[in-house]
Amino acid sequence: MVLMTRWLDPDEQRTWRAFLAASRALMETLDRELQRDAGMPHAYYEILVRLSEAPDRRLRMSELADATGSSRSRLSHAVARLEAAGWVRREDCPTDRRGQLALLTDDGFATLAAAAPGHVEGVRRHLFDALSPAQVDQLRRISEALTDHLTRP
Amino acid sequence: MVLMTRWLDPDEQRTWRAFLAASRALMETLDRELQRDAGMPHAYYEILVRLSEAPDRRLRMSELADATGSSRSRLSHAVARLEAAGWVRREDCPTDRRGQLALLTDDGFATLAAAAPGHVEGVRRHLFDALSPAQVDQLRRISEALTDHLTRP
DNA sequence: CCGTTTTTGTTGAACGCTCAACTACCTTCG
DNA sequence: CGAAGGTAGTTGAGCGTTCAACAAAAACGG
Repeated sequence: MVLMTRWLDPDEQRTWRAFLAASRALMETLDRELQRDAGMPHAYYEILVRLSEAPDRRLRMSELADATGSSRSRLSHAVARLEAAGWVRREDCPTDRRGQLALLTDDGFATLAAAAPGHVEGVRRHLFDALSPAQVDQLRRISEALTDHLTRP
Repeated sequence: MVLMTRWLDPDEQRTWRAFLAASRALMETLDRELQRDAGMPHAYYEILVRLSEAPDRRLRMSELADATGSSRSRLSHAVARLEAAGWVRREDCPTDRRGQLALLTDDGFATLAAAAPGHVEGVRRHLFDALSPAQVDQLRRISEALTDHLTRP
C-alpha cells in the first residue's frame, strides 16, 4: 500500500524553517557565550545546574541523564571530562552496586556560580527580550505540547 | 559598576527548560530518523535541499553557508563529505577566482528525492501534529521574532 | 533457586563541529 | 600603480556526540 506523503504547505514550510533557524541560532549563540565566558559547552553547564539542584548535590548517572535529556553514553563521556576538570566526582551507589553517583564539587559549584549570571543574562537578552509576555506563554505551551507528543505516542 | 542579574522568574524558568527539552528532543528525533533512513545527518539534508532549490542546482559556498545558517568551515567540511558520497560536486566560480560553486549531482538529487517523503512525514508527525493551527502561527511569529532579534542588534 | 532478561554504566571508533591559522584573490584608496 | 585591508574558502587539531559492543549486577520467572 502506498501512503501519500503529507507535504508541508507554504505556511508550514515557512514555520518549520523559521523554527529551525531560530532555535539553531539561539543555541549556537548561548553555546558560544558560555564557551567563551565559562569554558564549557551548554550541555555541561546543564549537568552542573542539575547537580546543584539535587539533594546533597548528587544524582545517579541515569537520573542525571534523564534530567538533561542525554544518552547514557553521552553523559558518561561528559562526566569524565567534568571530573577531569575537577568540577564533578563519582561515587559508588550504596544501594545498587551497578550504580554511580555524580556529585558536584565545591570547585564545580563555584564555577557554576560564576558562570550563571552571564548565562542567565544571555538567555534573557536573546530569548525573553525578543518576546511579548503572551508569546512567552505561547512558547511554553507549544514546547510542553511538543515534549508531551514526542515522548508519548 | 555592578549590574544586577535579571534572574528568571519561575514562569520563565519553566518556559526556558520546556523549550530546551522540546527543541532538543525534536531535533534529535528527526536527526536519528534521517540518519537511519537516508544515511545522513539533518544538516547535510538541508544542504541538499538548498542546492535542489537553487537555479541550476548550484550555489556559491558562501550563499549556501548563509542559507543553511552554517559557518564557512562547517560547510567546507560538510561539502567535502557530500562530495565523497557523490551527492555534490565543486566547480570553480567563473566570476570570482576565489569562489567555489557547490552543485547537486543527479545522484544527490535522487538520494534527496528518496529521503524527502520520510523526513517530511517525520516533521509533520513530530511537530505539526502536536500543535493546533493557532499554535503553528504563534510558533512562526515567535521564531521570526527570535531570528530577527538575534541577527539585528 | 538458577538460568534468562533487563538495567546500569562504560568504552573506543567514527563522525561532525568549532576554532584559529592560513592561502589566494578581490577591493579600496592614497 | 601598489600597499593595506577585506573577503572566500580550506585545513588540521581538538572536542563532544553517536553508535555498537561490552561487563557487571539486579530483577524476573519457571
